[in-house]
Amino acid sequence: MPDRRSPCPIAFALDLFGDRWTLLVVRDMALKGKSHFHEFENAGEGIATNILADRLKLLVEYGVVEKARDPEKGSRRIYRLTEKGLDLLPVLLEMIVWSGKHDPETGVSADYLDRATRRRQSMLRDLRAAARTVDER
Amino acid sequence: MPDRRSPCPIAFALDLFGDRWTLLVVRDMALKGKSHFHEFENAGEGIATNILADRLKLLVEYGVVEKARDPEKGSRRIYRLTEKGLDLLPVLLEMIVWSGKHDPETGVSADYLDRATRRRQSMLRDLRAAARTVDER
DNA sequence: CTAATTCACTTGCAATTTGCAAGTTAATTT
DNA sequence: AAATTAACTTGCAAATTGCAAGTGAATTAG
Repeated sequence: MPDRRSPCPIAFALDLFGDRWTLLVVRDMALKGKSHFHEFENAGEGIATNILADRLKLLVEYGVVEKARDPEKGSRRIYRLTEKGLDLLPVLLEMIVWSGKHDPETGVSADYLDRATRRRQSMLRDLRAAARTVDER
Repeated sequence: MPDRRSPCPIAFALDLFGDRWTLLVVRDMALKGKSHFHEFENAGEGIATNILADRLKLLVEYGVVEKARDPEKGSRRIYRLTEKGLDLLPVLLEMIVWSGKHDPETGVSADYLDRATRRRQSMLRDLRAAARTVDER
């Protein structure tokens, strides 16, 4: 881990995910049921493989993600969020709410936004449960 | 504004504040009552002045911050959050909660964390009200 | 059992961004 | 008029990013 800049919790968070890519990988795991390298690679934003490999390594070092051999296919690795990683769901959700409100072209339905603000706790519970069950979404 | 990478709301948010400094400046305005260049400069993390100037300019371009001449001292400028900027408070709060829970050395009291999770709405209301009143904190 | 393929990376290098230190400029105070 | 304050700007070295191509371990195909 790089050295921390200050005792500030926001600075601590940014030391991990204060860049353009890290949270997109977390998003793919937390919200899109993705778990393999090539899935993150083809997520849509076009991350370079060297950057992706680097971010996955950092996420593992920080204890946000764990890496394992895929039991169904040994040439594959599986990446999944730890509890610490799942705890980032509220951060992701608030980012979605913010963009949903302020970005005219963002892909968030009014329904989703409504639920995220008015029934936040239940939504977070559901998202967490869904994220634990890695499947197609 | 740089071109957006995808219609994803998280990617949109990261296009603005996906770096190590932007949210620290927002933090200073939203949570610490700061409004002048030199205050951000001396915030503790040691941001370089060229980076600070650049981020302030971007924040203004994005409509998150507005810049004005300081009526009390014309050589100063005042930076303050717009409504769009104040709407980042929930994101900041969730980052604080995450670090407070997972960073053993973070400077967040158990009391603060407790309030942030159990009485979130009221805390956000208070933070917003406080952030509108720019004063010493 | 050998050859092709899949998948997860690594490497080399150019381009962009960051960070440091030293200006510069405009407004105020002395 | 000269010194000071405050907000930047500039030049350059160092670090990070991004692109394209390559490597190596495991799996499947023939």
